[in-house]
Amino acid sequence: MTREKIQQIYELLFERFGQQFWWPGETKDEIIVGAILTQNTNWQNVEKAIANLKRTSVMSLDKLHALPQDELAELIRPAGYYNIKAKRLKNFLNWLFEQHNGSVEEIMSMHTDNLREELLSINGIGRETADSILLYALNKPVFVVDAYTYRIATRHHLIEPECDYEQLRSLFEDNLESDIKVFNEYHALLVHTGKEYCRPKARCSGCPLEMMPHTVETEF
DNA sequence: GACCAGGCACATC
DNA sequence: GATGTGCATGGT
Repeated sequence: MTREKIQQIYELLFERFGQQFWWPGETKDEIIVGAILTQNTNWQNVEKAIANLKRTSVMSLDKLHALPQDELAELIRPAGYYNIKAKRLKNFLNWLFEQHNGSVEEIMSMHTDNLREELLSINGIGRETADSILLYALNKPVFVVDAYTYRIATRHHLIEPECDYEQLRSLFEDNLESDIKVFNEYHALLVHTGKEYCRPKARCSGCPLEMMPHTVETEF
């Protein structure tokens, strides 16, 4: 039952909105940086920050690793929380360069579960950030959960409101084929739908999922 | 001016 | 273990 719903939602959303072409970044380096910068932040603000990094020719993990933290903070200022995010980027870069020779290729060759554990051990890299990096930058079959995933899943009674991140991740991973293309597209479609139709305390009128059983009572 | 946005860590009880 | 709070910019 749940399995059918999960797949039906995907079909409805893809039929309506089509391919989303995620992640909106040109390189693995840029996707990783974007994943950290977008924490609790509008993507438009992240784009301004990334534009600053490109303008000053430091949009690569090598260059960012060499850049002083205070200079980095100033460049990413438009993304908000710029001091803490500069620190978090540095934490990631220090791990990558000190533990893995600064090589994205090297970490890509690790087993997914081990890599995920290492990412989560970095201060400032939580579940969503780790999973975004794993799926969108490193092409690992991990379903990314975010605030939109929670809101849509609970409004449509796919899971109870008290669920945690891992339960929500299992809900999708266990009911879909383990395919990075599907995981990529599904998460992107949920974000698009969430932005357009599933806002806090707002009716869902016009949403392709409107015909499915749901309520707007549940919230964070 | 209030509210929201593709989280996370840490303090406190 | 649950709950509250700081971090900050920019759009609606």
